[in-house]
Amino acid sequence: MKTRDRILQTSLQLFNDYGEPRITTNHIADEMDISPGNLYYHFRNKDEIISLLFQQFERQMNAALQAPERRVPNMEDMWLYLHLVFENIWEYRFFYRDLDNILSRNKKLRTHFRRILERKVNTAAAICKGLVEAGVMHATPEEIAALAQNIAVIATYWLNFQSTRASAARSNDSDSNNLALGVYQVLSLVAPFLIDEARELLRQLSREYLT
Amino acid sequence: MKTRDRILQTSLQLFNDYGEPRITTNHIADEMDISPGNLYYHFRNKDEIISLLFQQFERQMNAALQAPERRVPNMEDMWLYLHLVFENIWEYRFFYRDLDNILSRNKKLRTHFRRILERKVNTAAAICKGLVEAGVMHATPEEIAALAQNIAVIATYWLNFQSTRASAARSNDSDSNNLALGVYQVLSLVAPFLIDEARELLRQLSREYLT
DNA sequence: GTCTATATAGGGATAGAC
DNA sequence: GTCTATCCCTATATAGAC
Repeated sequence: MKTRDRILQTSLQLFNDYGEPRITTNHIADEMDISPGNLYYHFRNKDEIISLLFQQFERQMNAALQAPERRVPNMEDMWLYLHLVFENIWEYRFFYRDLDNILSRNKKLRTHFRRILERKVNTAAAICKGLVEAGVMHATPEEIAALAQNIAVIATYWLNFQSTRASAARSNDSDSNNLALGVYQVLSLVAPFLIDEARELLRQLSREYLT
Repeated sequence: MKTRDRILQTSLQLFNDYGEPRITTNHIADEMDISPGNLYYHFRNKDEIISLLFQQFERQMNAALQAPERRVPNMEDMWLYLHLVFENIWEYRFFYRDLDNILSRNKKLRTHFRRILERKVNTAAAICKGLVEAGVMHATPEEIAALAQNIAVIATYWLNFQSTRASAARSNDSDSNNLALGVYQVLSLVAPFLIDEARELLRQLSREYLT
């Protein structure tokens, strides 16, 4: 594996584990057993590392958000789809942990991240509209507008909320369950607008996927 | 006004405007036209300033969260009550902007903030339960559990979400409206579980308070 | 590509005079 | 209570040898 890629990989792991602000370029070099000078041969500065990681994240997130835009999804589609979104956030969670801080240092990142948020809201609204038209959901346009925003907020901050709320140290065990919990929380936003059969389906899914 | 209080006041303002990580003790002293040494006469370190500000915040927030625990509130009670919570968060928003970062440096703060989150969830659940018993709301215990958590997430992160999402610089104008918007978003979580009259009341309130 | 050595800058914090 | 001067430390980043 090329040094450049190892730097990215190591940075991502350290950022996720300890938070981006606390991890210096020296820490990254130390962890890899290379010299700080070597790191700066591969990257102009720390910001370039972060930007590269963001590009990876953005690519994956766009792919994830694209999937359901074609057809009206059923409940299980939505569950799996949301899980993909949460997995993505989890993989690059350092970003969400210090969102304001990181975005305030890089205008391009700010713009791109904003675009992702917009897309989240719009995708959520589009899906809801599709469900209404398919007769699976009952909601006014105003209700859908508010709902779509709430979906985006929960999908964006759920993992933050959980890690702040959790008292124990971040155990690997609770992680995967937290993702499923996030999916459940988002779908429980939608549930009250659904017809009975769809609601029953959701109940089954949560029994199946939630440990 | 005593220097000590001016330090707290100035710190709060600078933290809110630029983010706590970017504001050094020197910045604070500069802004006040006092020397860094003087600042350190009044506070052992930056962390002590933050802790004091947190105490102020915690006191106000506890007062705000206490109010509705006595009796079942009507819709307008809830609107005003939520607005108080949002005002509080807004006043100490620097805290929410770099939550993980700040809490990771101070164990006591972490504990206390966690307590506030717990209380938010519990208060929300208690209110919902009261509404169900009063016959204004229809929801199962499982629905209430999920709903209470979603309420807490939106109430905690809505302002973050809005400021990240907004493209323009933080204008003073949009602020107060954002608070009302947050209240609306939270109440729109509850709305689908309410009986028709209560829902209609909410619609009226949002027309009244939302510009 | 990688290393060692080092420059530069800034933040946190203290000592001691006034 | 307040100031000036200063120390220590750490982080980013570069220069130049190998």
